[in-house]
Amino acid sequence: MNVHTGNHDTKNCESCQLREPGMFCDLPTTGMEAFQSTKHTSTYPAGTFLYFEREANRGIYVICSGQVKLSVSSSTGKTLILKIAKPGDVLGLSSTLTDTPYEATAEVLQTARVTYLRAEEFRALIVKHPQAYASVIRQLNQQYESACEQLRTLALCNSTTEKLARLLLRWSKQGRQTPEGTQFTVPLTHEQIAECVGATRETVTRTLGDFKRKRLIALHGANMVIPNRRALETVSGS
Amino acid sequence: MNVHTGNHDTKNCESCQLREPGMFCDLPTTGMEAFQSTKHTSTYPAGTFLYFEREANRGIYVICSGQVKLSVSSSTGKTLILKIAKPGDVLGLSSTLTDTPYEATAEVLQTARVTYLRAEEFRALIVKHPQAYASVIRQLNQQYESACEQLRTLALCNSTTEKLARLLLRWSKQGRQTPEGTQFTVPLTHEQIAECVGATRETVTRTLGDFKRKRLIALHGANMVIPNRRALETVSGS
DNA sequence: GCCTGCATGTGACTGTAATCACGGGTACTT
DNA sequence: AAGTACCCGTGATTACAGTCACATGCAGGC
Repeated sequence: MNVHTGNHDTKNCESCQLREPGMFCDLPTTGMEAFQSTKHTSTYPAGTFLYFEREANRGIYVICSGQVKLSVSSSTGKTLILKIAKPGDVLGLSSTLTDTPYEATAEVLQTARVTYLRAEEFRALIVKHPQAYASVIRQLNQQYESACEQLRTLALCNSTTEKLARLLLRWSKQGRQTPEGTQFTVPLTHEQIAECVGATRETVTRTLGDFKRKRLIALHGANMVIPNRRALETVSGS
Repeated sequence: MNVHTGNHDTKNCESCQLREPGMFCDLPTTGMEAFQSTKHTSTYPAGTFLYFEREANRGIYVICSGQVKLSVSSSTGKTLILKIAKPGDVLGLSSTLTDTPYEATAEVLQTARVTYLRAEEFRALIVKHPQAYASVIRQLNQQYESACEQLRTLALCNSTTEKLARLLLRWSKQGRQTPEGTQFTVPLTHEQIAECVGATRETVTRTLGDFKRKRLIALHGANMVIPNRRALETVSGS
């Protein structure tokens, strides 16, 4: 539970500026210069937190590299993972726009370079450079659609089997095609996968075991291969 | 399953223009005139549909009066109600911005006056009048936060009892205070309430019965009274 | 009146997944 | 090497809610 403030770094963060569909790429030169002069880029090691749920908003965080886990928790300790944020994702956007507390907790999973922009500076920037609105809307839209997809998985699937199959299919979309099938890496423990689909660690272990036995997936460490997407789609119920 | 196209009506729809926090209220006079000249306002009776999930996007719908149910369904017939849209809400915004199929199905619950704006006209309008961006962002934000709240209810609550208590508390926020407690109307059947919290009709009936027996709620027709919010918050687990 | 349709109430049974408990594996520390 | 801390795998038990079935109540239409 250590909050790491990160090492501030005024050097340019190339991947932040150029990543697509990233934030601020719609800015004209003058806007980009303003952005460059106000942002702070830092490196956060795994296990550190960018912010916590319900904490007062400070500003937005743009991920340059690494992975950040976004989750919400109940008072009883139950946790739901909303998203594994990747480079190009903007965190805290919604709460910064409305100046409300952070919706979720952001924990670094893999050492991450993150650009931070203070709330007032961010708001001033987009007011001054309305071209940035397009990026803001794009990001908000992505977040909304992602939330809808998770709602569908959680509420419309009848069994944990279906939910898990759906989740794997969703993840596999960012994977690469190989002769053996779609391949991608799952940087999460069974416990964390369970927190993505609203199940327990044990049922995830059992269900993944089932999938392996039925040759729906193959696992080599954190590397997962789906030999036949169609087969997995069938058990996912669509 | 009858799709009602509505009776087009070029008269002004006062509640559309003035409702807060509504769409287009940030428009300057010239923008408002453009909006007035391109929109179409119609009346849709209960049971008709504005659009269906996965249907190609046509444009946005702004609710002037009445109530519209937004839901998603699975191939197995299971349904999740995302929202009961009220006057001032904008439907189809996200998919119109990205020009993707409608995310949900919009069914009229109570006879509704609805303003429709074609996708191209809407996009042209906001490009020409960037002041409208503020409204768009406000609406998207509301939708995102609403989805997050529903995710929390579905995934973090342990029992249907907790989910239902949470739902009633959420609804009661738009209710009015009376000497007997917080009062509001529930225009949904048990079946539909079940579709809000991912449960079945029978468990909703039983759980509501429990709540009545424990004097956590009182029902007179569609009128619900929560005499003691604190008590209901306790069973909701927060 | 009666009939039909729909919402609600309730009982009995069943099944999926949560819970509890424990053993084995790997990695990193001292 | 011993010790600690996680992960992962798996069995036994339990319970919550889904499913099926049927009774009741209530509104509208004829």
